[in-house]
Amino acid sequence: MKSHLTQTAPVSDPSDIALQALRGADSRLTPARRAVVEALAGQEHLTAPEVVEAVQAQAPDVSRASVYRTLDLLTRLGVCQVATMGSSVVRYTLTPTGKHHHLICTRCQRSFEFESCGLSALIPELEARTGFRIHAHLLEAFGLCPECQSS
Amino acid sequence: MKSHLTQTAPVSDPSDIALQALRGADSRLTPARRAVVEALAGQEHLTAPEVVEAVQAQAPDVSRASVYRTLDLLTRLGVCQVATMGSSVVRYTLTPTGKHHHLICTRCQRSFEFESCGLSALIPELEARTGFRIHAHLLEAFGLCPECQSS
DNA sequence: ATGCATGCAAAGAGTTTGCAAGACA
DNA sequence: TGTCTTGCAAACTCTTTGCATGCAT
Repeated sequence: MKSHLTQTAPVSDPSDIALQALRGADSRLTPARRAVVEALAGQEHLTAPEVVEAVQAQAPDVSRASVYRTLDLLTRLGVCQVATMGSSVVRYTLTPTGKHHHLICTRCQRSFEFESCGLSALIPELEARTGFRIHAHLLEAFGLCPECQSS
Repeated sequence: MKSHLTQTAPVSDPSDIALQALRGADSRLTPARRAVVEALAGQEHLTAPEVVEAVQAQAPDVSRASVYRTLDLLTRLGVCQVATMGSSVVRYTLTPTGKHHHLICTRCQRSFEFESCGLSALIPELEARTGFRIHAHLLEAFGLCPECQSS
């Protein structure tokens, strides 16, 4: 899933961006933080406990507390986004572009991602109307998938 | 904030719709459930513990477990939506229209709601492209509010 | 060298569950 | 009446915290 790119990861690699963000002022790039980023890069939509598990599978010495602290940090830095996909469970995903789009079937619970749907075109208008400067968004659409519509 | 409408609640009242949904097949309208709906109608974006508190302030005999069970039910029925507004905390809101739009300042953390931004026009295109039949959506936009842009 | 970050382990929250009793339709 | 729901309370799981130590810059 991670692709067959060269070893020199492209600048657009989600984890690269996340790692860069962690090098900022008042923030240090540590092994624990690197492990969390790697876990998130390996799989999207992980819950916090799932990240803990994934991290400790690779680096058993990283504590749960550090995972939680890092997830918070990444989210504050804007390189990681939180989404629930309609359930009450929070899931984390690296979002280098700041965009995140889900389509969730409310019957079979399967979820899909899709690329921007023209929403970008609406952002400027929203900025003009509200005075906000928008740099990220999450769109979750709920409905019935083709298969569930049949039955 | 709740507006100056007549006392005869309009059919579009969020809590009316929620109560109707609870009358469906395999579902009963009980005092506990009614209390949860009233709590949600009284205030948007409540966390589960906040709903518990609000419910028990009015109906001390309703158990925490029933609140959790009802929040789950309302969410499954589609009359209540979950949103995190960028944090890792899940919040519940009655959403009779199935639409939910947030604008969150990533600096001061204040959040605002806004009416549909033309997104509805994009839904048909998304349905055509994916085969889904979409009946609800959540859009959360993150950025800097006018005041935080200044400083 | 100097803060920032970590691990530990315990405390604190939040959520779920099984079951007998009760209530809605 | 037959189910669906409830309250209780315990069990669980998830998160947070304080503090001494270690480490990135």
